[in-house]
Amino acid sequence: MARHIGLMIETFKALADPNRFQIVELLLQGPRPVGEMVDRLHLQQPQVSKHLRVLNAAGLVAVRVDAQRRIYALRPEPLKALESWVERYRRVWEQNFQRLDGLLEEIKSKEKKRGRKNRKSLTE
Amino acid sequence: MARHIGLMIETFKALADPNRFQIVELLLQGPRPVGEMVDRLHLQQPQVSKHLRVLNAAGLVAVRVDAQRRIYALRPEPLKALESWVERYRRVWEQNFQRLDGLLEEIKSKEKKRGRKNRKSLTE
DNA sequence: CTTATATATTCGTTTGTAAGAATATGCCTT
DNA sequence: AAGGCATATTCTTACAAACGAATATATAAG
Repeated sequence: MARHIGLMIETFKALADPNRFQIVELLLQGPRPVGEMVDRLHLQQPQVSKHLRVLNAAGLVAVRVDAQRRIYALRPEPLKALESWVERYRRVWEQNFQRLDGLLEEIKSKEKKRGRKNRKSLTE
Repeated sequence: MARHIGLMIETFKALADPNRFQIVELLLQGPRPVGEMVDRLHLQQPQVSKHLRVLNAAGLVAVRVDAQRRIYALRPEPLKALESWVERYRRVWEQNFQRLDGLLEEIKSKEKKRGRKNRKSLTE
């Protein structure tokens, strides 16, 4: 389970940068060579290459060589994983599982179990 | 549309840190006071508070005050937004929209269409 | 009113990461 | 072979972010 987490973190880190996010959004429209990303986004070529390296390391893009050019395309796996992960959180809003009101009692009983002092009732 | 991006970035940044990710995963099991997170995760209290501040700023958690304690719970909105965002990428793997093979011709024709020499047009 | 408890905040230090400039690599053309 | 084009890499510098230690705040308990 810990490796799975590591991959999620890497995906989040890759997407947490505005420029990389832009690149991914652009690639959603289809595969692109580097030069075209340089033209469309307001970035310089070395930065685009460096960001692409990060995205590639995170498994978010794939490259295909065409002579001097490299065509980059999105890879589905990390996005699928991201979707699966967020799916687990559906119940946060589908059940009212996270309601703060009325859940304090449960917490208090747990706390007693951990050998703390008692506390007065908190219905406000 | 640009604000939307900013919020996504903030969400990604918040989740890109391993400790914050752990906190969110823990909160998936239900609301928790800070002290319990300190106990469960291998973190010190100030760091947990600081991470919670970031998560709160990103809208990922809500607080409820109970005497000296603060009960934190997940908020669904950013997760919903994340789900919506990744939904747009379904076609990346449902259609074979991103197939690298056989797409080079399209790209080549595009490039010919725009005989380009200069590659420096930034903010003026 | 004094002390204990729970959490937040500040400060200084360190680590990580992004940008810019310059340069290197690789392939194509002539 | 030479020159040009597309992309990658290196180096330095700047800045953001995380941590640990210490301290502050607020509430409760005695």
